[in-house]
Amino acid sequence: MNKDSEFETMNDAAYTLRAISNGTRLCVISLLSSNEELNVTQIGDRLKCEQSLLSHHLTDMRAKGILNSRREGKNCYYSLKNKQIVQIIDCIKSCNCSD
Amino acid sequence: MNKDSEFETMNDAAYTLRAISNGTRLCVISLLSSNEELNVTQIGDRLKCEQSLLSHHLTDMRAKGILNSRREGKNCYYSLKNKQIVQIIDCIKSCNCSD
DNA sequence: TATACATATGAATAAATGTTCATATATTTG
DNA sequence: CAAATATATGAACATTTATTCATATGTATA
Repeated sequence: MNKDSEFETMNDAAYTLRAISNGTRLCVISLLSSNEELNVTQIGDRLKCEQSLLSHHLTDMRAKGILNSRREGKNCYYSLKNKQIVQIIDCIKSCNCSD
Repeated sequence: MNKDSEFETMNDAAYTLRAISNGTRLCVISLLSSNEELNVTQIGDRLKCEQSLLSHHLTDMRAKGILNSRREGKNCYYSLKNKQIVQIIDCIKSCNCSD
């Protein structure tokens, strides 16, 4: 791999990282790692996150390939597209970088 | 752990993630994972990154606990504070979230 | 001590991200 | 079909992050 494609690889990785580098978003991922799927109201209740704000987060994470969504009647259920993503959280916690 | 401290934990993790969620910064981490330490000029040469911009990135990553630095004469050598951080890159790549 | 080299800093600006609010859309039910 | 519930959207604004440029600081050496 030459330097430019290395940079592109890292840029892609950074793009995905930015899509999850937010406290609320990490909480969503954590919730969805222990619940196969949850609807927006369920997530909002557990995270005490305002409806519109949460919807923006979910929509964006979906657009960026982090989440799947499925509508069932009035509700929209979100799930992790790739469960491995939750490892990032453990990884960054074990790094303890800001201590 | 209650919900608020869970959120704080995730917020801390997000803070560290934001500090590395940039193509150039991930390249720096990658470089420093295969080189115990490198000075600013060495990093700049390899990443084709402008001096001042790179210095800002390095200074900020240092301030946020990602990097160590050590001055030796005219040069300033940077190294990873915690080598585990490089695992984040493999992790996010293997998630392949944006595919 | 003057010059060159390596790195850092600060201010200005640009670009991306987060938040709020009002309102729209989709679905169910009376 | 009207009302209620769940979710999404868009615009406006605020905040954060990235970038550039000029210049400052620290160190070595002629």
